[in-house]
Amino acid sequence: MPYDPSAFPPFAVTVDLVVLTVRRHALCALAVRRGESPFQGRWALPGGFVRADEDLSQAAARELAEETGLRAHDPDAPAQEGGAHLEQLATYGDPKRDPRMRVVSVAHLALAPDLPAPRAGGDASNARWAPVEELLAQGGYGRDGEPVAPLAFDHAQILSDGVERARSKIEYSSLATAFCPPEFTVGELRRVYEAVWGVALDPRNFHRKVTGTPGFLVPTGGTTTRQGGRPAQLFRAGGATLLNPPMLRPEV
Amino acid sequence: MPYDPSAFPPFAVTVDLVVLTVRRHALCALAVRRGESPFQGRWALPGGFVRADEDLSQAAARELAEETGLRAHDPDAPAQEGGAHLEQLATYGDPKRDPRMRVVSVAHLALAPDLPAPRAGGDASNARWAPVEELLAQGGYGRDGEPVAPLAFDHAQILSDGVERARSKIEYSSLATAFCPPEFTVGELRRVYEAVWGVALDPRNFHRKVTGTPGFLVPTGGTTTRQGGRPAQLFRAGGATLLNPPMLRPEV
DNA sequence: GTGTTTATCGTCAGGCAGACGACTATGATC
DNA sequence: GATCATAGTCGTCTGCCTGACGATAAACAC
Repeated sequence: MPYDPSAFPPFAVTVDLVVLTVRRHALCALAVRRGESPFQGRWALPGGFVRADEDLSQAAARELAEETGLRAHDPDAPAQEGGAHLEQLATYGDPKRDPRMRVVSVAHLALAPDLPAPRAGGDASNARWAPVEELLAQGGYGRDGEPVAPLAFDHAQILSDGVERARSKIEYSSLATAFCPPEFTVGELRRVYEAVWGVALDPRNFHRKVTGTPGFLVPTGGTTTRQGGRPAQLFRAGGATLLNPPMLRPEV
Repeated sequence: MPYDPSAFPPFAVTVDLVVLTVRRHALCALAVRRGESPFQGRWALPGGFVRADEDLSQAAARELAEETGLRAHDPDAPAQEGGAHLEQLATYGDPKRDPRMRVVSVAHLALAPDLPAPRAGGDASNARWAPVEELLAQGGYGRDGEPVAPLAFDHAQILSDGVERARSKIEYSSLATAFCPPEFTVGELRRVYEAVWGVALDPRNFHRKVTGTPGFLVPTGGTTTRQGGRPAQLFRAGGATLLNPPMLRPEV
């Protein structure tokens, strides 16, 4: 049977990005304000159409660079300097998810260190880092008491899935280092875990665990007091990507 | 800016299925023979176009039913009788993955108990359960000594990703029961783990682990000797979906 | 009955995590 | 400069879980 273009319906394919970072002890996601209908004026995840000659991961990396200036790493490589971890998250294709047409969105998850203010096409008022708790508080109220409109399209679901992926993945991988600057202390890494999981961890047990896991952390020799208190050793991410045994998330 | 249909390139969207089962102590996948170009005569994963009014999970469930007669379960529900576990795996969209046109494939992973011979459009010679090891032996030789052509398209990659997902997911979830009939013994469940992981497990420690995990197994009261030896208790899958602590995969 | 197979219960030692005490080295404050 | 607050780092102890493996139980084949 020869190829028949009428045998399949045409779809638009987009990539949407869940870009997570840790700011001020809170897990935050990048949100952009929609300038056009539908959902005009509402907050949404950054994203865009996949181009005709582009792979999905290329499209995601391009969108990430356009929105944040970050370069993406290979998903299987350990976190390194000056870039973000980027991996495919899941694909969303409900026929009604976009009222204009049939759109299938391949969502990606990016993890980045704390960044300067975002730029969305150069217009800062149309992009921001917002605590995920706030973005997911459907119909609730933000930190400033203003009512918060839910995210556009099915982006609340996508963000929720991305956050859950990040929460579970830092358990058994060294991915939490993707939230840290190139050199970081054990305490800074612990605050990442605490922010992502929303729990408090025992500093002593955490220190024993991460320094005792071979290949997780490599001391650089330097120290810093940027967190106050006694000077802390600086580390880089080691070559290990999988933590065995995993970091245990406290119950409840 | 109004909606402009020319602003995005059209894609074909398909679902491809990695359907896994355990037969004769080996992890097997469903393969179908391609009847048309490209890759005519080669083995491939079952799949097809997503219809215009269909969600991705619906399309995957429809393809699964067409190929195997199985009904799909909700991915978050524990395994139950008469159906298969079905979940989204990943999406593959390399511009060159299909030489005819731009196709984005949303791969799904299905886990099923051992089934009767498959039916591919009623033609049994065009569908079979094959050990994944054999399907992934690129350019190697199958069990019968015949040379084996690699799977069509990027289906070897998709199958490989699906197998890895299954291998890791039975560690921390009760998903291994999806490979079992509605009632099964601890030994049968252990043989599932052994087939999927390709290792031997200690029957005594395995028994202690699975019977000691609350909500994993529920005794039905019956016994069976279908495996020979001393009669074994029969169990159903319990309500628990996550195993904590996980089942540990032996090193190396 | 004897041997084989599979299921099931027990024991023991080692490893790891949670709880928490103790000490150290900075900056901030009086 | 003494004191305090803040973080970081090292230890100890206890309990749980796992891996290794001995022992017993209940079926079937001969």
